[in-house]
Order: sequence, then structure tokens, then C-alpha cells
Amino acid sequence: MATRKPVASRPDLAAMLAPLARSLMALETPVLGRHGLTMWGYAVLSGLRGQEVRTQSALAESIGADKTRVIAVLDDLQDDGLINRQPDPADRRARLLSLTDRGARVHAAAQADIQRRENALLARLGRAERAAFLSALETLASVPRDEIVALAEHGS
Amino acid sequence: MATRKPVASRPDLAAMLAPLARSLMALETPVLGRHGLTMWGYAVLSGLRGQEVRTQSALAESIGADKTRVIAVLDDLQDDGLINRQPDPADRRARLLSLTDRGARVHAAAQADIQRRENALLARLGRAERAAFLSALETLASVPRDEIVALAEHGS
DNA sequence: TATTGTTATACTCTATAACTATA
DNA sequence: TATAGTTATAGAGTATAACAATA
Repeated sequence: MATRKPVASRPDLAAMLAPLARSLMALETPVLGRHGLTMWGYAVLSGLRGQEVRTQSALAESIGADKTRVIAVLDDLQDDGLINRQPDPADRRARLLSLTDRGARVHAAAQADIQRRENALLARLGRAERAAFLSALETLASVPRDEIVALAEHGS
Repeated sequence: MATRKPVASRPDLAAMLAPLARSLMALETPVLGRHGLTMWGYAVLSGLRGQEVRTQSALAESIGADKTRVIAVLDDLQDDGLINRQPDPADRRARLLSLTDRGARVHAAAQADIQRRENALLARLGRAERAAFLSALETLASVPRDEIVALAEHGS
């Protein structure tokens, strides 16, 4: 009881991450709009890049969306000719999802545009600091949501 | 045209930050609940820590909230005896806001609880990497939202 | 009976506009 | 007339539940 712990040696992680993420989304929404994409549309294209996905539910989960919410997004992307979406012959309940050539091109152009602007922000960091930040962020972003949420348990 | 740029040398910043921030909020909501706080209630206490704030609008802006949304939050915090909220004698339109002793104690306890769990997540990083990550994040989080959003302009 | 996709509904969060009281 | 705070309303985003088709 004699000593008092220093309060707030650092700001809360969430208090820094959440506004930063919100600002980045506000930045990216109009940029994606110029490529004819919404935020979720772009997320779907990213989730489909390089790999065919067998069900819409799996895609939804992989991008952190609700399965009911991707439906309208997939409708739009299909109307725009950016994705293929066909019933799986082996299980006609499922829909095989993949990028069209045009979808791959649109995604690549949008991503280049996005990352160019993100790089302008990252330029505020020193070269080594930037590399360390990105490496650490990739590590943390790869931690499954469930494991993070589980840290809320009392005893942890 | 002979060479092709490598695609996606790194994941998008926003694509990593947004889910991570969402997971952290999912972690922290029940933790704060045990201290009798909501997320916005905690944000308000954090915004008031160490300093009196002269108007509710200023407080709202400083924590990235709408001025209409903090009202109910302030009502609850006042009912719970965590904040003082009195008309400014010099300008009775304004409300002087500050933490009560109890509010300061509740905030400190909640923050210690939050950061202990955040530290469990950060333990996935090496010691030097963790320090670099936090330092870089503080730098990026201090960039005003307007400057980030302005990166959307065509020519940037 | 279980699963995929879909639709419809309800709920939460957030933003907008209109009102009061002070200045 | 302008500003701080408040209230009420509308809108967007999200989650929940029920349904049809297929297995």
C-alpha cells in the first residue's frame, strides 16, 4: 500500500486502434467508390483473390461478415461481372465462388490505389519502425477472434 | 509492360486493423461490464481523466463521438456518481465536466483490468517488436482524422 | 435431421433536424 | 444571431428468426 502504480503508462490499445481503423475506412470508401466498389464488395474480392471458395458461409466467415449480409454484396458483384457464382455440381446447395478476370483486374487496381494511400500514412514512421509495425500487426491480425475474446474470462 | 508488379506485398492496413479493433471491443465489453461501465462510458471517463472539460461538445469531439450521443452516457455516469456535471457560472449554457473521486477509482480499476488483458495479447510479440509496435501505433493514432481522410484526394 | 442459401424482421447504433435556454 | 445542450426522428448497419431447397 505504500507505493502507487503509475497510471496509464500507455493509452489503451483499442482506444488507438478503433479510431484509426475508422479513419482509414473513411479514407478508403471514396477511393473504392471510384473503382465501382463498396467496402464489403472490396472485402469479398479480397477474400476470393487467388482461391475459389466453396460456400458463401465460408466466405462470410473469412472476411468477418454475417452470412446474410454478403448475399446482396454477391448479387451486386455478380451483376457487375466481377465474380462467378455457380451451384456446386457435387452439392447443389452450395455456390462455388471465384473471381472473373475482370474481377481480378478491378481488385488489383483498387488495392494498388488503396495501398498507395496507406503508404502515404505509413511514411510518418521511420523505415525500421514501419517494418516492425507491419510485422507485428500481421502477427496480431492473425490471432483468431475467439482467442482474443476468450481473454475476457475472469482468471486470465 | 514486360514485367508484372508483385501483387499484395502486404495485406491492407484497414483489413488488419478493423477486425482486430472489433475483436478487442468484443473482449473489452464484458470486462467493462464487470466494472459497471459501457464502452462509451469508459471512453468518457478516459476523456475526463486528469482534466476538467468545459463543454460536452468538446468532450464528444475528443473521444470521436457525436455530441448527441454522449448525453445519455453522461446521464448514466452522473446517476452512478462517477462524474460531476455543473453549469459553468460564467456561461450557464455550458456544463463543466470532471471525474468524481469514485469515477477516478472506477476508471483506474477498469483500465488496469483492460490493459492486463491487452498485455496478454501483446505477449505474442517479442519484447522489442512490442515496443516498436506500440510506439508506431501511438504515432499513427495521433494523426488527425481529417489528415487521413484527405489522403483520398485524387492527386495524392 | 442437418446444411446452404435466402428473405423478412427486429434491433442497435449513428446521424439529422428541430427545439430550449442562454448569450 | 449564434452557441450549448436536449429531444425526437430517421437512416444505416447489423443480427435474429423463419423458410425453401438439397443432402
